[in-house]
Amino acid sequence: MNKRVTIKQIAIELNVSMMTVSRALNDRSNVDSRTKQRVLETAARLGYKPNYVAKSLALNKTFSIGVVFPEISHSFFPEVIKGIERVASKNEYQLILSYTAENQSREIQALQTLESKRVDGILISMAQDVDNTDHYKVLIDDGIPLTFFDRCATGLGASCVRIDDYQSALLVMKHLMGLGYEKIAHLHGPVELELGRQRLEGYKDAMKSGNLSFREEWLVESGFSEKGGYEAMNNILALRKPDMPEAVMCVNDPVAIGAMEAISLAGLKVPDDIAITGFTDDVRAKLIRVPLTTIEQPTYAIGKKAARKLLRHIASKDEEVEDIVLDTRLIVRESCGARKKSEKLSVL
Amino acid sequence: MNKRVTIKQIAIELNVSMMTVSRALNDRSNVDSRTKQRVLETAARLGYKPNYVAKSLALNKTFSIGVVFPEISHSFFPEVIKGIERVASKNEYQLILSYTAENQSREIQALQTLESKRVDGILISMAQDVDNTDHYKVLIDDGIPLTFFDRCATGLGASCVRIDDYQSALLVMKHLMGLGYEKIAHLHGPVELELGRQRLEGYKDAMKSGNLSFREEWLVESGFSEKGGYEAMNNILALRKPDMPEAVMCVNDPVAIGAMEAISLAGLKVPDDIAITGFTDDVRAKLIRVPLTTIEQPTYAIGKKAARKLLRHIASKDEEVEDIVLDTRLIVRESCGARKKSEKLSVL
DNA sequence: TTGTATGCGTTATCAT
DNA sequence: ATGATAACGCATACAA
Repeated sequence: MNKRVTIKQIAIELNVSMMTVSRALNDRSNVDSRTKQRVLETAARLGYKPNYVAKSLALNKTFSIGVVFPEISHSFFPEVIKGIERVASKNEYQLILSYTAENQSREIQALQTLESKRVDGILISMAQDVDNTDHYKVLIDDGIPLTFFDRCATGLGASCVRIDDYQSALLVMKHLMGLGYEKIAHLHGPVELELGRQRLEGYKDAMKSGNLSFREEWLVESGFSEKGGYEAMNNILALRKPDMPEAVMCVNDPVAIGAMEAISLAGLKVPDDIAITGFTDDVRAKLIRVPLTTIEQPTYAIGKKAARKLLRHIASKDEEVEDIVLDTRLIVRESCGARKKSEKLSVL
Repeated sequence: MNKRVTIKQIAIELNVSMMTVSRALNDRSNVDSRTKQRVLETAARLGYKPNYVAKSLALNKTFSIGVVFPEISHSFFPEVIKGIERVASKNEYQLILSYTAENQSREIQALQTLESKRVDGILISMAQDVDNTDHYKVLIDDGIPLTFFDRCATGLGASCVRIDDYQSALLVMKHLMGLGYEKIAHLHGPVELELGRQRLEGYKDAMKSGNLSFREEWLVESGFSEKGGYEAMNNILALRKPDMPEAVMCVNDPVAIGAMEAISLAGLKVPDDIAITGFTDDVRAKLIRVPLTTIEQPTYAIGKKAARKLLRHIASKDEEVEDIVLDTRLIVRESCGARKKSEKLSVL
């Protein structure tokens, strides 16, 4: 390994000052075009590679943004990250990824590290068990642009890109109620998260507005995983006949899939015995034996919008704080006894 | 935003030198335990956050590793990255992600940027259309530890973590031949990639060793996507009756899924009219209407092993270059007319 | 145990 | 158009 080529060496080689080399390399206007040429040639010949670490220190800017997310599920977050990456790379930003595994202490750790690495901004989707927001406040106080996506903390003065969880939940509930279901249960997400609360509120309000009688036993926390859905559903299935719901609205698709598994193992059928709905439109939703009625989210767009918003915050401290809400769509499949029988791709 | 706290300010505050502060902060032995205490307290009180950019410049080490990958498919790469992340974060390394979209020029760009950011090492899975390896050589010449995963370049003196594509292909072919199939086609990946070549060789050698007659028309390049598989399969389906294969070995699951779609649209049935095999065990493989016989790869383990190997290369320039080959397993489902009817999860 | 001088590679600022 | 100097924040090497 040869010792790394620096600006200094190019300067010596050409008998000019480091500043001239720096200017030429950065394509500044105040350099003689011939000297610029010579610098560029020499740099190429010597195999010069700019040192962004030094540059970052001098400029107090790293061209990195941190992305903090709780889960690498089968489809949602990778797709969001793809959107983020698209926007970031177009603007010559790099992504530093931090996975929190739904764990608050890992999230705190990740944010500290990102701050120390002096990222120019951070995109974050909250971990499931976050129970206070001090670690976000620290960043905001330190002037680090912070933008939430999907799972947002409110009241901190940070922008947020998300869907309308409340309205989407209403959408699901109206669909179920429209099909005549009255006894509807809800496997809900952690109420620590706004997202969990909103979907829960949508459920409750829909029940109320439909004048449907409601029981506490129909509300079970499931988390966001298949396992959580499976276990929560077993609680529901343990109810005795008149208490048994006819339909279950699940907080997301993995939970719905876990719930369907529990139902199946109990010897019951979806949708004949119990109808099920999801949320997210996981890749698997249309493929499982009884395709899942669910809410489709503009995943890729969430990533792109969040990244764009963050970049604007980075570019200007005066960028307006915004709560960006993207549209969702109800996808009716067969898990509620809908009539629709096939999707576009016949094999799937 | 308050101005950032530095070591210098702590030093002034306590009337000691910067070095004393630095030593205390880094938990060196040669500091009086009381002064260390005072430093730590003051640092906490002032809200000191170490500046890793400056630290990196001084130490010539960034504690970052670059991860370059071609695709964010539904399951494979996210899962590998999860494994990488696990090992990296345990060792206090951060991940800088670069997505190449199967594109060589983006790959070259990504590697240059990572080198300029002075990552301590790079993990890479080659883009599909890479036709020369000069950009890897540059990195290696510059002494940047480089470890390939899944899609490796050979003969460069870089370590590689992968599966045995040749043997796995043989496994698939033996299965097909064992079921009595003789006219077997292969939708193959790009031959620029070792992975594509190996699976192709496995196919050819199996045909040869089984004394099966072989036709050029049974070899169609499909790339790695559903769309590629769909189009390639249509080429096969255009063949006239005696030339039509009875089975098709696909280079991966997305291609197999695309191929099944083409078959279905042609009014034919899998496996009755044509048997299909995949490779990778995509999340969808067990869920589609005719579950797919495929090769299961130890995805998460690939990520972990690759990360560990890279970390060792970073720790010691003398770390042995290794070709690490992980085991695979044939998963028999129904796409070849196997007898097995169900999987563990009944609902799926 | 603590301090001083110097360097890491780059750019801003102020000269010339 | 070009150059000299200082600064970014931290750590190494050596001295006291």
